[in-house]
Amino acid sequence: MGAPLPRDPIADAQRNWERHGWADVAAPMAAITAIMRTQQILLARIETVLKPFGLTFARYELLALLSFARSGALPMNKASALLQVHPTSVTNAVDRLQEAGLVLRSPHPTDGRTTLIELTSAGRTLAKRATAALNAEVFAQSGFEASDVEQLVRILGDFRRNAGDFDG
Amino acid sequence: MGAPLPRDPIADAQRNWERHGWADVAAPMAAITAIMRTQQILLARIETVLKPFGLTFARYELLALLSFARSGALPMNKASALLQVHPTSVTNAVDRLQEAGLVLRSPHPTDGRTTLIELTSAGRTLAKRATAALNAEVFAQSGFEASDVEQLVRILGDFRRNAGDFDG
DNA sequence: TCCAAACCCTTGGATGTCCTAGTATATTGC
DNA sequence: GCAATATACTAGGACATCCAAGGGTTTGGA
Repeated sequence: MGAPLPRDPIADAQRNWERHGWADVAAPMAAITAIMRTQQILLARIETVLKPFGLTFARYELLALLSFARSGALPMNKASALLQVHPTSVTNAVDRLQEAGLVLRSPHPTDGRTTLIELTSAGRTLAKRATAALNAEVFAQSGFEASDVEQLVRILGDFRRNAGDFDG
Repeated sequence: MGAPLPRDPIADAQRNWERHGWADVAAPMAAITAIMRTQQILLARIETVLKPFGLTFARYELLALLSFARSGALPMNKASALLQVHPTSVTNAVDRLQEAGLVLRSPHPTDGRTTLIELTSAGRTLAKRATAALNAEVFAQSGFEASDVEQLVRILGDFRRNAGDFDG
């Protein structure tokens, strides 16, 4: 997007917070703002890698989730819960993946309310290729030190558990 | 949204990566996925607090940025650079803030290409109140240990510098 | 048995982000 | 001094996310 700034805007914000008498929350503010910005940077990298495959991150996540399901199929509500996104977001993603021939909807054998999402052969192949690309071009060059990766996994894991994402 | 899951889906994904022979990138994958999810949780909290003020996070950020500018005004391209979002996103936010009477556009005194965004009195007041609410309801109860906040600020600061966000 | 409550998915609407392209104004270089 | 290039903002389009509401299916208690 643009050239590097001469100063870190988040560090500046932190100083502004301290200067206005909010020193007690300046650091958490900076940490949270940094998470927002980091997510934006990482998402942009991921989308760049996935674009040649005709995938977005949301669609890739669903495809990857299905590829790890033993049967290659999952109920939509299960996918929504595991991906932790709103059910309508799954509907949206499935619509587009289905148009692309990567997944298909099928009725649940015993529960008439439920729709199963099934990976097609093309979908399984594309998931493999896209995962390989992400591994090589994003995860293998994450830009985090190995020790920092450990820290992040622990800190954010604690946070997510605390936020009610999962029990444990 | 929903009830807590019985297991951490990101830890499961990490195990899946290891099981498929991608152990070398399993940890960074988990860290990056955790950042995505954490951002989602934090954004939802922030939007909940801002909703009563008629603000979204994007609009709040612009309002806050202006409130810290000495003159209470900034060129749009400057705001775009500091908030690190696309210029069209700033146009969008300014449109809505202007409709709400919180900011106004004015021509740059010497550069005819540039538009200045100015805080109105109402905008300055609302920025103060919204910031107080965020400080009390989000940043003061971030859910991160103080020592983890320090770690996050450092780790993500290193990452952002490395990603070209700023010099230093 | 049967109807109300709970659950599942989809549609429609509001927001935000980015990209591409187009218009207007400045700057640069010949 | 003037044309070519660069910069600033905006319009239109593609996507994703969420919420609110609606229609169909199951479940469970009276």
